[in-house]
Amino acid sequence: MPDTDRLMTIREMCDTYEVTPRTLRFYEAKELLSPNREGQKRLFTRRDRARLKLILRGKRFGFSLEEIRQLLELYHVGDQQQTQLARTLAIAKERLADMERQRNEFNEAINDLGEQIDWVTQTLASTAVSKDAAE
Amino acid sequence: MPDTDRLMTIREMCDTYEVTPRTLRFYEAKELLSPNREGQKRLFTRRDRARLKLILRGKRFGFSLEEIRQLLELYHVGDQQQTQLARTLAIAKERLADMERQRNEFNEAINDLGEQIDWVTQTLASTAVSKDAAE
DNA sequence: CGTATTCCTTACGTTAACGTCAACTCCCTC
DNA sequence: GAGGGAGTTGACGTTAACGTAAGGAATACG
Repeated sequence: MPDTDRLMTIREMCDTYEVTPRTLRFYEAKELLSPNREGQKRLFTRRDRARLKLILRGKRFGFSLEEIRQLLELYHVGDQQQTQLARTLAIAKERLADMERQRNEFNEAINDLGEQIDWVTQTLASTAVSKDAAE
Repeated sequence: MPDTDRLMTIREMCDTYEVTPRTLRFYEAKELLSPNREGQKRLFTRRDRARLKLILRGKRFGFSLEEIRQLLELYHVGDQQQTQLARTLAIAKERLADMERQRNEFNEAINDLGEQIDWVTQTLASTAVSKDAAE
């Protein structure tokens, strides 16, 4: 059995991905994850791990869990109906366009901030000099 | 008096920037804005407008209002002390590094999503064909 | 003068995304 | 068989960023 097919306990998951048990149970409640059960214990599959990675990445970009849930459907195609799939696809395309727009704004902001930092650095340097001169 | 120096009422602000009065009062309470008063009414200055724009942009990038408040200090240099200014500058540089890291991840995510969309589009097209053929 | 509009303050309500705590159930081991 | 961990299910608490509603002041209009 390849290592990637290992089932992980909640603790292993937490240590691996730096999340709390509460978080994983919360994601399950929100139907973002669906671990197996052994008795009442959760066992997380390869699929859960892949999804969790995407969830965490999505969060870093400021997506809500609900939005992420929609994106996850893209990675879970197989049993879906055509129309539903097409809808999901449309959503993903919109999201992609959003992200591209956001990236552009982001680049602007990075440039702005960089310039501002340069400016302040200059100011700081020159006032330090004039202060020296005054003493 | 140049138009940029006009004082704006709360409603003008709301219409211009598509925010609610509550939001503007909230930002004032958090010391992100500091409009003048005429009696008890707020009058927003050019400076408030500039700051509001930055606040809104910061929000689009997922910054918290507290983080934004720190960045705003960069745009309000003049009466500050050197040490305080230097600290602010350090914060801004970290923030810039964060943003650059985030941009890289972001680009990856955009590529991933794009590929995924292509893939699904393909799948959708070919299953549609085979479905046609089966009928 | 009445009332309509715009604004104000105060204060409680709401949503997302968990944190925290109590009370249980297994399973292991000493 | 008493205790110790790891895991479970409620259920209430928390923070950020406002929404919303109640009640009052100031100005404008007919």
